[in-house]
Amino acid sequence: MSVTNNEQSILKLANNLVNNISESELSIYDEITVGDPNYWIPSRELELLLNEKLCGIDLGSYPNRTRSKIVKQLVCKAIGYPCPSSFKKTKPRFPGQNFDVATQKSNNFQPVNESISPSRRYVLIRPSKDNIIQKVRVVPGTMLAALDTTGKLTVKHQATLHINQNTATELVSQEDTNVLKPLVSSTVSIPSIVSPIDYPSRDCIMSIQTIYEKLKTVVGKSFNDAGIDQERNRGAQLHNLVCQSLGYSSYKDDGRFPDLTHQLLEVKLQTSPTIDLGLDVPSSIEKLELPQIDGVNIRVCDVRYAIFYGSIEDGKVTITNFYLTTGEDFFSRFPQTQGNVQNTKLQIWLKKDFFD
DNA sequence: CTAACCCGAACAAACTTCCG
DNA sequence: CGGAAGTTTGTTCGGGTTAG
Repeated sequence: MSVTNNEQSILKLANNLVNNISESELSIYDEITVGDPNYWIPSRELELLLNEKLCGIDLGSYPNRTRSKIVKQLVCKAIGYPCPSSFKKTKPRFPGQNFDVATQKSNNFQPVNESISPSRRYVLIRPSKDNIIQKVRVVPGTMLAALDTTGKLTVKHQATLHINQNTATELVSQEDTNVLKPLVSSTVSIPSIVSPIDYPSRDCIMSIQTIYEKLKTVVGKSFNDAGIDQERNRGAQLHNLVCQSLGYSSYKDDGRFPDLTHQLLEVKLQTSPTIDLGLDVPSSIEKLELPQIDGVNIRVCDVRYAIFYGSIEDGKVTITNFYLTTGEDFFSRFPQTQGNVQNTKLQIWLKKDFFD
């Protein structure tokens, strides 16, 4: 890649701005007027500067949130600001220069709990699969807003898992809900042709006690950690293990709720206390979009939730705890997160050639 | 068949409250 | 008042499904 003369002169100007900033007492939180000749870094200059200083850096293998912090520190350094010990939750994160930073291994850009601000700038950083920074783009909010064609917000709720150190397994609900109870059995065997994502049917639904007995055996088992930023794939491994333990001959997940539709069972892997719940609130009496069973509609609160807690050590996930509850009783054991209660995010698909 | 969509996966940083 | 403990928000990854 050759640097043109034009780019050279922009870079020179940009470096002057960086010098001005580092010689000032300014922090990233101090306001700068847009276009200020001494301190404001225009987008073109910002992009060139960040490409110049960040490309080639190995970000290492960290969880998303840690990597994000590392990148923000790198950005501070690159443009002459001191690194704060923590990055305040301001909007945007870099108020002085009016920009946000996102590192995107994938093309799915997801601002949480806020919409795209047209005048704000967005610094998007593309690392390679092995975490080497390849490219930095600085774009105005208007450009990202144009890519948001649907405005669809994804919703999630959360709860907290308090671990009781003394008990490895807990059956939170002694019985299924009144609606489900008549439909379950303690003597179910799964025909090899059925898939975990088939609709549930009469005589095929295990009682919550049966599920508890079968899934207890998962505690103590371990499997390979798919990678620090591979939560989805890691969860899938547990899901697979659960299917096996319940007697399914195949593993299948279509991303719908509940995971194991055929048993009205939702499975979660936790290695930290925050439980993410997606759109559905477990205690909700909303009907699931499933065929009725004996004329009965299954509701969200009838679904059974299997929560597994695991620890990660040298590349292996080991399951240490297991909890099983109905949706109805869920919040009695796992308190719902207060505050926003509901978090939303936009999901904006960057064009394939966005970073080219 | 491909691109777009969006659903869901789960963890750690940041913030708040509690306790000495 | 400072650190610990608890709570809440933010970060971003990947897969299945659907629209074109």
